[in-house]
Amino acid sequence: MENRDIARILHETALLLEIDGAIIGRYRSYEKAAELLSSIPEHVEELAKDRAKLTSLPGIGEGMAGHIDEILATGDYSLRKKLLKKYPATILDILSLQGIGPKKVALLWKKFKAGSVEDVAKLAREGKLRDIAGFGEKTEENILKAVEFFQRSSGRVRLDVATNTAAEVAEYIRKLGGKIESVTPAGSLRRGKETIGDLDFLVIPAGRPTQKAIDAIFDHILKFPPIQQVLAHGENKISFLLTNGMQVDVRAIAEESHGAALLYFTGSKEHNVALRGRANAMGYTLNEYALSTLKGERHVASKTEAEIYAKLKLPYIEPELRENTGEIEAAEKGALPKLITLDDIRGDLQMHTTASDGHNSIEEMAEAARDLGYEYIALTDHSKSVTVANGLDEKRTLAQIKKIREAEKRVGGIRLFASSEVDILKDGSLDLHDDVLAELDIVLVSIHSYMNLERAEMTDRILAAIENPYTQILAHPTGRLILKREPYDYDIEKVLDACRKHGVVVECNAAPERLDFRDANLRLAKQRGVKVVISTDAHSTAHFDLMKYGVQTARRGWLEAHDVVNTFPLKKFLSALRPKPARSGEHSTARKATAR
DNA sequence: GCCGTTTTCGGCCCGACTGTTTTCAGTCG
Repeated sequence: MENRDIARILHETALLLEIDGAIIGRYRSYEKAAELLSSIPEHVEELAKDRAKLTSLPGIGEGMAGHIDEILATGDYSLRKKLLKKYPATILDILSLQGIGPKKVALLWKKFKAGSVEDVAKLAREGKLRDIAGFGEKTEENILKAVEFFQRSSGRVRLDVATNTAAEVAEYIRKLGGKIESVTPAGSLRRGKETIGDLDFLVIPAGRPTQKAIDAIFDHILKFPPIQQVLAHGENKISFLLTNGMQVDVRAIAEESHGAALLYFTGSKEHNVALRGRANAMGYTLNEYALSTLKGERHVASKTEAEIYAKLKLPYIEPELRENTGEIEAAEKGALPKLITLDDIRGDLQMHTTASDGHNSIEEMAEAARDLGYEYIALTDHSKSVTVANGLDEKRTLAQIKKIREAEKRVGGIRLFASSEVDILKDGSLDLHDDVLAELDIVLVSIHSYMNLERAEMTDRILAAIENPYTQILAHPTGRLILKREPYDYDIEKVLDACRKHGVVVECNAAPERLDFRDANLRLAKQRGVKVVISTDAHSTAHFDLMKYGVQTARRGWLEAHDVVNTFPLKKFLSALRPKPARSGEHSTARKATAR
């Protein structure tokens, strides 16, 4: 059983307890246990073999340890099951409606036996909610809007959509010119999460902030044309919905609180809770205005994030690491990674040209890459099985290799690797003959068909592809499409071990609909000693810009420049790849790709 | 249900905003 499965059961128990009217501490203890289990790297199933180890975790006592044992033994938890006899499982969906929390859910259940979003929607439409104590016409209206949103989408958008929207909002806010000191995007966008729920902005008014100045700033922002609905408008916070469905929160904060506010609004919530806990233990309290002493109300630090971390006896923690998944412990030990940056990247190892499904020629891609300052790229058009993408068969691949060699001479100033994104067939064999694979400088492999094989068969298929002596890079390893398609089901740890054994590099595909491997898997790859390559999978020269999303995802996976092979200069990069098999009748060194 | 350089009992992170209320409960991040 995975940690997240146990955490989910405990989390649901906590919500059900809260709906059931349990005292605050009881459900909080379940909530805290769930948060802890989903954040620690150790496998709880292993830890639970030793009761002392389990109860040494903060927030896990004898009682909770017993519950965890029960979940591990039976796959479920009796208290959760008992509560689900009292309430339908769909009651938890109601909590995802904006403006509805456990107390209102409990009330709706008590009064109307409303146990699903549909039940609540019906009551709201019939006007039956407005007369309940604590509700009103406005609440009813808001519930209807929330139901519509719930039914329309999961409420999250991809990182690229959020990044672009945020850029537009920020640009509009900056039109205030001298009236503001700065505007900074925070939240999960700043942490580079693969999907974003809403956008958070921090605005620092220029000079001494008066309510009048803040009001003027908010008045300007609320005139942003794409605003569909204003959700909240207070003294120092506004919140609104854009026509594309994204929610935006803007907070005005005085300059002296910039660091505390940035820390607070960047999150994650879990990281913040952990920091506040640490602050309390050290005799401080932390909020969005400052780190202060618990008693004297004396401000200890507030202007920069680094200052606050320093007072908490921690080095600065990069936003991408702030998920409470061990970064605070690593910071304590001085063991934080020195994260990779976009400037470290020297090449791009997956892209397509007009030969298959790309929009630009070999030359156009090469020139654009050279202009970005790259030292090398690999041209990786699809192989023949991917017919929808006009994949290349053996003959066309050989011709493409020749064209790439000629283009390299013409373009100059950049090394072009003749490569191919070779399809992994259903049985794990590769889509091109060995003698053609032998002609390629780099062999990248990936799956584009039979994505729903059962776990064991899919694992064997990928292992077979890795064991193929020509395979050097495993591209978009899990095949997921964010918000659209689940990853392939296979044993990732087995695959990573095979990659290390055979010197196969795994890809972090930077295309924002993929980001594959994802952050957690990249971290796992690093732990298992597997090298990573970050590639854009560009289908046009414009897509080279997507590299930033791949780097951000790698940073979330705790990767440093030395973990990523396309940060290496040409010669070192080549020696980091799996050596090509010797061709029969030739010396083993003859076909090694060389740094020309 | 957990936990203690304030505590073995009495708290549980904390502040803003809304909508309801007429001083505050509920929700959110």
